[in-house]
Amino acid sequence: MNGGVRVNWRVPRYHRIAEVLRERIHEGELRPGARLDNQRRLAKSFGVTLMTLRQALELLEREHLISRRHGLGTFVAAPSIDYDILQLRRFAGDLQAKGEQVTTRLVGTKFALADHRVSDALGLGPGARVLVLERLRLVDGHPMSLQRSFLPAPIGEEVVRADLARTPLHRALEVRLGLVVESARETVSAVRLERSEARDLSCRTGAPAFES
Amino acid sequence: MNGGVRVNWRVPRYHRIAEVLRERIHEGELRPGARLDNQRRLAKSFGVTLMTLRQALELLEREHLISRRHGLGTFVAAPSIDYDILQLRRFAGDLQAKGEQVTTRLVGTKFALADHRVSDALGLGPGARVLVLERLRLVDGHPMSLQRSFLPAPIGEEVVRADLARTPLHRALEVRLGLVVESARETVSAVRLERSEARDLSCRTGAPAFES
DNA sequence: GCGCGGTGGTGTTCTAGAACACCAAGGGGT
DNA sequence: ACCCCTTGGTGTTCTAGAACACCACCGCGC
Repeated sequence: MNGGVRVNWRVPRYHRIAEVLRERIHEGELRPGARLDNQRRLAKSFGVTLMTLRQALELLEREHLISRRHGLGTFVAAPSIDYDILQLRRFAGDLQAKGEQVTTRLVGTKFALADHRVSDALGLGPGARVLVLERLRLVDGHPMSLQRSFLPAPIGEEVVRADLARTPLHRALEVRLGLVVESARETVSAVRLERSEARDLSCRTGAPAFES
Repeated sequence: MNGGVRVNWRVPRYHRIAEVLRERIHEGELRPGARLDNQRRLAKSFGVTLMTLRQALELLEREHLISRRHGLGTFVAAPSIDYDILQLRRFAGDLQAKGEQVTTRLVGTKFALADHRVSDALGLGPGARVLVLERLRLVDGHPMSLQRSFLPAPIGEEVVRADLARTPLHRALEVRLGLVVESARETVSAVRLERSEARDLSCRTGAPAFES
């Protein structure tokens, strides 16, 4: 019975819950770094199931508003400045939801020397080699923005290799069984996985990456 | 009863299901535009619940591999070239799931004149004005890539305006300040600011000490 | 003092349904 | 001929738990 009260007011319940939490965060009632209440308790306080509450939290996490940590709790995310810019993604997501086709096209990759601004930002020495990725963002087939990403050369090579291994119509089976995985582990883990054991990456390894 | 079969093979069930479907798509068994089987039937064929299957589909949808349409079905997404590049997102997601902090920091925004490569890609006339966004991608506090986005000026203005309008009140000042400072080109201020904030909160905000 | 293992609290995965919402298409009524 | 509106198929939201995995911390034994 789904809760005697038919609350079905056009918007899914978990959306509304997310909205309330968003509100609390924006209002300052929940400050950055603060830990939210227990998931179970929250669920009860909203009068929903754990699953439903979790869906709400998922929304918020996708917006980078909160961060859930297994065994620790759910925290209000850092107030980082880029926060507003991340909204851009949400914007894109909204478009997509509206039926607009948001696509990305890779228009070029090359290795080049980093200019000082790039090498500064990445903490590299002057004149370091970087991989430059250029991607074109299209909305409904209409170019919207051009994105240029700079990755340190060692990492860039790793990325390229991983991509090339996957691009041919070859069997992804090998990939899955770990050939690529192994090679990725040694080079990359040095950079990034100092703390967490690399052995746990058995399913998919991470080439170091970014999202966008 | 959690399924008489030992479920716990290190990787969540829905991850493995997603992997299988990914495989099928990559292999060409499921071609772009094709409709997947019924969710309920798929669930049954994998021997899981609808909810579990849906979690798998959710992963795939977030990777833009499939597209679900209410009342219609689930379809394999377009075959675009950037496909392999989008894989990067998947890696990023996994990293994040593994506890690595993937963060983004806005290090600069300014209006500038497009060079010919940019204006070509965006289909603008020569010397058009564009908004340049610079974002730094960090994995576990470690700079991983620098991303530079170019948006046509009219769109850029809209984005900036929307962001300012949406920014929480008590942050608005700092952000705006950051943007202004940006146009005078200084990335360090932004960095310092977040660092001090992090210390203020005495919590790990994903912005560890950082030279720049 | 130092480490190791238990313990309690927290997020995560999963089950087995039930009810709802959305869409295309076909059948009747006008 | 045209339009409504019912029907069947599909994705979506939600329930009420149970079992699991992860982490910090505390106390016991050495």
